[in-house]
Amino acid sequence: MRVTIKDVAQAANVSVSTVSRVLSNKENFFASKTADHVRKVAADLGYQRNAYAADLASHQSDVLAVVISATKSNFADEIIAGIHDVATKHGNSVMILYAGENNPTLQDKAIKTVIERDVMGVLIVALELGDESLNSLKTSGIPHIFLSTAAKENLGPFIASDDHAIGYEATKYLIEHGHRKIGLVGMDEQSFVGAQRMNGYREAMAKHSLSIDEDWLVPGYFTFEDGEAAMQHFGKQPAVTAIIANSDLTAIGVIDQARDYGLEVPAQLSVMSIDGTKLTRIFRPTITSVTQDFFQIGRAGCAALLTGDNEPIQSKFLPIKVVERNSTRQL
Amino acid sequence: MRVTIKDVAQAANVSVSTVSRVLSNKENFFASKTADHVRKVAADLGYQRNAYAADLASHQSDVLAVVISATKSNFADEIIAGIHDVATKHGNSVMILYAGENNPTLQDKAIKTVIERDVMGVLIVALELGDESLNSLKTSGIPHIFLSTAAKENLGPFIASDDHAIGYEATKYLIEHGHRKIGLVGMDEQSFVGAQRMNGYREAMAKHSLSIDEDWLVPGYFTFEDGEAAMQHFGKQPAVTAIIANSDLTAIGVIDQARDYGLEVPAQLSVMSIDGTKLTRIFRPTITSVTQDFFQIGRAGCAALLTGDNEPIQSKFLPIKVVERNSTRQL
DNA sequence: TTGTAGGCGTTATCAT
DNA sequence: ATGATAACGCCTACAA
Repeated sequence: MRVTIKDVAQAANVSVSTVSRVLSNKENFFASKTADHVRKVAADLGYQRNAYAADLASHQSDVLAVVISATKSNFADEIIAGIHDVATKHGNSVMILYAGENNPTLQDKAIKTVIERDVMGVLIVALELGDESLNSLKTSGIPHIFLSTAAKENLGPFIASDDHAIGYEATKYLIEHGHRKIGLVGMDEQSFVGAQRMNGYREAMAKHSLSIDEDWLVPGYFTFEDGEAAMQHFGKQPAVTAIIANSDLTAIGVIDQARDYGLEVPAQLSVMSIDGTKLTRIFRPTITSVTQDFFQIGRAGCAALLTGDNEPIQSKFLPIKVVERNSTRQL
Repeated sequence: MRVTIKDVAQAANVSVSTVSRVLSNKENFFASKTADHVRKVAADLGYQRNAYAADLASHQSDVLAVVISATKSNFADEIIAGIHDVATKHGNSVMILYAGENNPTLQDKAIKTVIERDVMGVLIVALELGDESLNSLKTSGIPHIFLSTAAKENLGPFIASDDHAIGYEATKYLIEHGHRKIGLVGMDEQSFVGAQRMNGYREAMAKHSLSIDEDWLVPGYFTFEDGEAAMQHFGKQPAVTAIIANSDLTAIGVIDQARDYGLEVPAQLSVMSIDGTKLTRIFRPTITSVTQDFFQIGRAGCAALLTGDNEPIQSKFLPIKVVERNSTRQL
């Protein structure tokens, strides 16, 4: 049996309340002398507090939960780093739960776990929650925020990049560099993110009076393989002069496949990615990207949850920027 | 206030015990008719169980904790995937805690959290725990296992690859392909992993009667930057014909820097990596590697913790293999 | 400044 | 098959 607050109290010849107060540092509610004594006894006995019991009694936990898709898009790390950055400063614990991807069962399980443990807040990262999960989360009353998934009105507060702007800026950049036939790879009209990016693309093209051949749009997801497959779709003599890929990994898939076709990037084909994670810098050619500030998204999301005030959390977009590297060229 | 088991009992006109039994599926201890009724009432009321209270009362949690270094080596994902694979099959929840890297404060905090929550088991991934953390973990009596960090005898049970063998096999592969002057990049004699790999290297060299110039050994860590820096150390006319890098990322750093020097890989320099994650397949040239089976390490580690028997966990090495790709060549 | 006692939501033990 | 009731370990009025 583990040593409890009671054991400590006994050994220190004080009451449990005193021990409790000392150990949870309720300043000004005990004499520093007794405090020292109690702390020593506790240490000697190897006392470890039971967080469950404490949370149960006090109705407040100090853990933030991050629910994240298992997707192999690599930006999650940066978001998590941002979350930790502010969480540790506030003395909060962070626990991460994987929810698979587009796997309602796993999502439900993760959300359920989170609710059952009555965490103080939930950060949902890069995940479009199913209705059921979303509902239980809402009715639970636990503060939560979506990160990197701006979404339909009623979803809840989010911090993300503006996916419409992402699609628009990428397209605009390429147009300004002389491209007229621009492919879009990996976007998925079904997902909110994908649809928004496509809209941005369409808007930029229209604004410059460029028409779109629907054959330039190759749907998919965020993976390397989606990039490869899309490039295979375009073939050895692509109808486009530039391609926007839905993630860094997807861009790499495109480039690798292009190279296998004997096409040089960017000499014969410009490729641009969305995300701008470290991959874009270590891969050769380095990859021009629409860069999102994932670290700040993590920080901001965590901060939003941690500001004590009970005001509803404000959704917001964080700035994006186009970073020019070596995978695109002026036509 | 959340709806509790008590509310359900009242609404359903039964006792709390009955509700508890039904809701936790203690088969054969209730009539299926009442069960249906209770379940319906619970659902109607939007009841959510409080895991803390349950764990507190029953003295058993169903959560496994993964304590992981924040290191940007990318194999962690695969280990975590493996862990989840078996955890979900057993119906266990998994929570992940980051512990920074070589950051005793964060480590302590993570371990403390884990102990306070009295999880059913702890998986420590790619982390060499400080003495203090290690001790509290040990005295807590919580089952734990080290993954991907085989270590000094008394550390505790582990599942990992044999780092000595890794160093040995990589070196042997290169020697058999005609290399005599082989560089070692990113190993750190202070860390157990690094030391083991270096020993393997030394043994393979000795076995083939090859002498080592200590200048070929460039210490470091697992990062991309370590690879770049090491290659800068070797310069434009490297004294070695092949380099073994401590991680895939480090290998990429080496290759990128070599390319910046105008050196072609593998024509003028062979580069081999340790890990064999997906990076080795998407990068060009694809990278020859000593491949570890991280997914299986995760699976095996989780399984070891979950087998109910109280026998001490057996440490073991999982097989590694050399996978030939395009970053090395026969001399 | 310290102690007493009740309660947090659940499970477990013992009756019935 | 079901119901009381006592834990579980801690926190927090309230009293002293």
